[in-house]
Amino acid sequence: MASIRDVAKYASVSVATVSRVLNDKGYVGAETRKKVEAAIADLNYRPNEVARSLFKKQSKTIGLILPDIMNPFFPELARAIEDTASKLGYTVILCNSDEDEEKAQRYIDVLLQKYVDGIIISSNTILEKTIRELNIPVVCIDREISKEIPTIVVDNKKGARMATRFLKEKGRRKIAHIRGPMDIVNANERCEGYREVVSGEQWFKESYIVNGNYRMETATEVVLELLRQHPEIDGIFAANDTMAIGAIKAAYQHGLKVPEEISIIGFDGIALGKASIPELTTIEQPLYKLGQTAAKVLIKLIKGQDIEKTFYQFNVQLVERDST
Amino acid sequence: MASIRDVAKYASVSVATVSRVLNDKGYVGAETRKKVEAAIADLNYRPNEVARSLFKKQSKTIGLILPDIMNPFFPELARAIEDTASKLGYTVILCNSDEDEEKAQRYIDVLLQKYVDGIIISSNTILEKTIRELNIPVVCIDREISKEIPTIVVDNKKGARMATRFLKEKGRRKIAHIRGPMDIVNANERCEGYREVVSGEQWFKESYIVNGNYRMETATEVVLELLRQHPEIDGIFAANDTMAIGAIKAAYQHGLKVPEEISIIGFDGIALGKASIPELTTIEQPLYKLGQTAAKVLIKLIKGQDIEKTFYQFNVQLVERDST
DNA sequence: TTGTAGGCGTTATCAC
DNA sequence: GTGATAACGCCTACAA
Repeated sequence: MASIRDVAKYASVSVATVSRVLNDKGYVGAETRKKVEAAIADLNYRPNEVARSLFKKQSKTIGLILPDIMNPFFPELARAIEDTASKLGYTVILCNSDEDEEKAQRYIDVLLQKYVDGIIISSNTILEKTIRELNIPVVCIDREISKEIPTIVVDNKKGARMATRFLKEKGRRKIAHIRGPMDIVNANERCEGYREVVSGEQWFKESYIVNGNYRMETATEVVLELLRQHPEIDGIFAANDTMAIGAIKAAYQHGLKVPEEISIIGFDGIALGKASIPELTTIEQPLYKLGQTAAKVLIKLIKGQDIEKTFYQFNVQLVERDST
Repeated sequence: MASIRDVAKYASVSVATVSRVLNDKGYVGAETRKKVEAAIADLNYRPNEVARSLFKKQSKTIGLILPDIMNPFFPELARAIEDTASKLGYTVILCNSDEDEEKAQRYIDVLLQKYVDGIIISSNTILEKTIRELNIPVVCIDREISKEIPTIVVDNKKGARMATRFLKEKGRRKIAHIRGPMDIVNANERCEGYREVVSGEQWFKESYIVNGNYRMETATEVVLELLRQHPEIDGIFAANDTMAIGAIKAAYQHGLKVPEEISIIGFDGIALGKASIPELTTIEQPLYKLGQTAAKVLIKLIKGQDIEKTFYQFNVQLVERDST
């Protein structure tokens, strides 16, 4: 690959001049500029980003730390982030933390060594302090760590309320909830939203809330047991779509028809919900928008621009399909 | 962040010495080594990868160009690649090409500028010539471009034969095929495999092969039409799982019970197949293994090591679930 | 308007 | 064994 020196020689100017036309900085005579541009074209020269990074101490690269790209919730986020970053001239490094703080920390170290300009992370294990000490912009997506750190999330509680109320409106009278992991903020918020709607009802029992881990298989088991214990249940609000599908399976296995005998609603709006039969009614998050915003906010921060706020909370939307 | 110079000063040695202990190269006295190591620890020094890259002309980074990470086929591949790369000390940059050659080319340019050490790509549009001119190792995954370029794929034709035969063994007598895009090698191979099994049958008609584009919605439409035209059909082999699920939907809409009245089998073995009801019978690819191999082979190539072969073809496996 | 030169943090080649 | 020092390719004072 040709270097700036080659271009300079070819155009019979100094490297400084080439650099100037490259970056559109400082004075360059019209004639000279033309010569240089011709040289660049002739030599098919592309500036070496690594050398640039070394000098500028930034790399036009951002790190994206997700629990696991195989979890169907994350690809759309990742896609939106990559799209947006790419449009703005940034490249994204993908990291899978498996919810493991140590692993996340290792990735962060590597990213720092590579001079990434910023990081987008979805994690509940990482600490605010750790992030602060990074000295580069960080934005959190989907999981909130602290109000101090720019965060992109959705109104989980409201969504949960919408889901639960919707089940009630559909005439369901004994509504259960499969909640997500205790250590994930959004799972708690969704559970809280459910509670707000049902706690006043006299039919409500604590045992209508069962623990899931956001995964399908576990949800199936847990719901099967729930239905055995409480055959009166006629509605389920699952804290995410994956578990909702697990719940549908359980309902079938229990011999219940969905939606005739039991209604099931999920949360997230992932593509999977359209693949199930019946298709899943859900509280849809604007996933692409979330990812896009995360990338935009992060890059603003990188460029030292002001951001309007530090907490971006998007609205969710009820999408009625065939499971309710 | 502390630099090698800071460490040198702190340990009262030269940067050369620090570099030596860092890289375990050249002679370093036991005493000196200890001093340096202490300094490194005290200053919490981590070598700057960018500077290293500049000097070495490699970045310990690989590029991963996929059509679209939102396509449920790719996350598992991406995950395997990232896992493996990470274990071997490499970082991966994610790129979504949308099957667009220009876009892929732009990504390649950027990756080159960033000195990536190699690229893993899944594409049918890119040309062998283009890849050759890159002068860095490239391996193809899932889509074969040329026998000259290291390629990781699966025995598509065999898998297709297995699928079709399986349907026959299940007593199905009128078996249709939804094929994938014409310009994708694996789609043609799968279609070919189907053909090999059915072409001898007297019931076989050309119109039993319909065109899909590997997407669910299109598959549903296409299968609906197919069933209208040919109500005798009692088995469908879809060229991928996503279309198979679309086919299941179509069958339901047409009033057919799966698997009682019609059997449906897919190809790929993606997680989606376990989310559908009934769960999908499929020809499973060892996706993780494929990704892992791609990463391993690429890194071997990067290190200048020999690879055993240039064409890695893995076996597929029939996974019987509830749709057949 | 253009060129010279120093430095970004490392590594590797020499001397010593 | 250890230490200067010249690259790697680029950018930006500062001179000219």
